[in-house]
Amino acid sequence: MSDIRKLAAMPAADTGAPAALAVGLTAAIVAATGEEPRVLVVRTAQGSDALPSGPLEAQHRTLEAGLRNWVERRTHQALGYVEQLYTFGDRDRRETDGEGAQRALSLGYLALVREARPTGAADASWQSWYRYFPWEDWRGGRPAAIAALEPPLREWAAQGGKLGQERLRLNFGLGGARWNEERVLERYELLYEAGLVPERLRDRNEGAPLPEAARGVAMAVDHRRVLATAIGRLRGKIKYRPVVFELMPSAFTLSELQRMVEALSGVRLHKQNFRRLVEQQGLVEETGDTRSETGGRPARLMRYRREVLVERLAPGVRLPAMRRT
Amino acid sequence: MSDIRKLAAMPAADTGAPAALAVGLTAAIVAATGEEPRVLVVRTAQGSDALPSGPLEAQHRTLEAGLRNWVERRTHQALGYVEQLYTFGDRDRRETDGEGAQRALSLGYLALVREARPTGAADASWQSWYRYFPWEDWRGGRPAAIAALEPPLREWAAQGGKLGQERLRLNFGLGGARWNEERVLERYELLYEAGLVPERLRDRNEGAPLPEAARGVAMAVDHRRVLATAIGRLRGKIKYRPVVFELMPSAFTLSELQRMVEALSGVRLHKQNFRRLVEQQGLVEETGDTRSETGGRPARLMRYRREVLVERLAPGVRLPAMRRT
DNA sequence: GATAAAATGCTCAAAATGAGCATATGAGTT
DNA sequence: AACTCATATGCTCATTTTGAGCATTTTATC
Repeated sequence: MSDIRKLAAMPAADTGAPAALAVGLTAAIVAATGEEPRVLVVRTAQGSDALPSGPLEAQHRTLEAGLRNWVERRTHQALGYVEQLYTFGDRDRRETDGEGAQRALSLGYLALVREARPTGAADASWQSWYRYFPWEDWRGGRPAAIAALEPPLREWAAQGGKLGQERLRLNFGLGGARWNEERVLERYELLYEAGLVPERLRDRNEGAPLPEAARGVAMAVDHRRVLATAIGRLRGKIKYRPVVFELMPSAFTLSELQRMVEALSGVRLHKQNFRRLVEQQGLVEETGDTRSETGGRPARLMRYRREVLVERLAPGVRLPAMRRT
Repeated sequence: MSDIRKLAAMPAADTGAPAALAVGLTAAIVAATGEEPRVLVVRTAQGSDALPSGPLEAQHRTLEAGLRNWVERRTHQALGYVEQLYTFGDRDRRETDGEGAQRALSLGYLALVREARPTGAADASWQSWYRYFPWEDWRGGRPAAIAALEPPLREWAAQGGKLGQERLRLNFGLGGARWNEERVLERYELLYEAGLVPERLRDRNEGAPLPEAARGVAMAVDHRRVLATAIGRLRGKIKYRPVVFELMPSAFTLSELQRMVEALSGVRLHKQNFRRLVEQQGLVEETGDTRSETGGRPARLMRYRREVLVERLAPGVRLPAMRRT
């Protein structure tokens, strides 16, 4: 019987009875206040930070509807934008290394809310996402975390030969390579492989050698991986879909918009070019008002032109080059 | 208790016992021979076309490893590239509209194989993906399927007001809007909403009004949706990751490479500009040989420069503008 | 009224892009 | 051997898009 024939013959070919698994949702709920992108974080019983997560409920027509309902029912936050990130199902996502560990699937979601309301609870809070990824914030120049991580990373890479070194160089912008703000997940995975994040050490019962300021705050299970995926996805998405506006108030100045984009992408942008792009793309229009509490010449207030969403299938805020100086 | 507190308090906050669901894999296994991108298709017991799919097995360390193993065990095809597409879990994916339908999750995967071996089986075969999406092939100019679909689409859009009409215009490149080859899924979803694909009619027990040449061949359950996702993802990916080479033989001419890209993206490209991009990006190098069976001046044979993968984190084949004429 | 701090306006060179003309080199034909 | 086809390959050119930075305007503050 041909190989392909076997394929055709397996139960696979029809839609009958797949395996039953434990399936959960994990949501990276993002807001931004002031200069910081924030993510909603809860405390686990074990005292570690975690993303809100829970079982998948069966009563909704679509997964996204289920996610929306699930979050909104509990937070009364209106989710502006929801996107499925990835389905994580690796065996090693268990907290303990127990052998008979049942495989659990986790559907990761990214959700954007316009304002980060005070939580009023000790066990749920909005945290800057750079708390978990200190090496991702280049707005103030090269982060100290990178400097701290560089030596152990290089040591690790040396064992990986030329390939490992190139991988390090390119992902972390070392040795002249330029920083690519979207490779958040790749960097986290590399750090994990290099044994430099607490999750890995935890998973192998080793001690943590690096200060938290360098390695970032750990999260339960694989939640930091989910968050890394969310950040990377969002950083990519703002360039070709107008999702930033889901995080902005209804009226804003161009500088505020720029600071939001900078906060999300973690890099500084060339101001005049940023404005040129945003304006010439017709993403925004003047409200007619100005805001004078800016410490300088008053800024025009803008609003998002909702029409563009359908008008041009939603182009995003293209980023001008990162400011070099 | 604050809303957020509730969120924190729910079982969700830890990783305990999520709901058990039926979970399956569905794979779009793509190869390309000659001028056609092909997908491996099996026949269901009911006689309809389907993608290979089966239950998720628990013994692998990662989902991707499981998928690779699963496919390779059955087809003995080496999967060059594997990518998780999306997790489909909508209620309406059931074939019959039965009420108590249990929710089934389906993890969609895209896999690329270098050659489409003859199947030798009547119930498994490599089919051009344009069989299922005749409106996606613009290589020979505007497809006849678009012309056939346009009147009923316009009729449908008229009921949706200005928004619906814009959506139609932009997704299908009507009225001067330019064709965007990546929006495969959006177009399929729109056709589904408009009731123009058999799946929708089947789901609502209605008859099919359009000829197959226009509406495309239907697939079981939501497999055409999975395939649409795969095509769209691949069409986007080849622009920024060198995945095309996973489908090419080890040595090829630039024209062959171009024809492959055109087959996948479904549009014709400007030849000289295509070469300029590929060459100046250093994606390929000459093998030194030439091939003279081209019917004209012999072409240099090229090979993919494997180094670029790590060297530059794998840029893709940027597409020059679609050929206008 | 000077000064500082932004916001806004404008210029310019370099790079990337979209099109198309011109030439080269084989196979098959006359 | 000259000629014709059919591609492959080389090169040019106008236009757009970027990346950078200088200059001017408009408030609040000293």
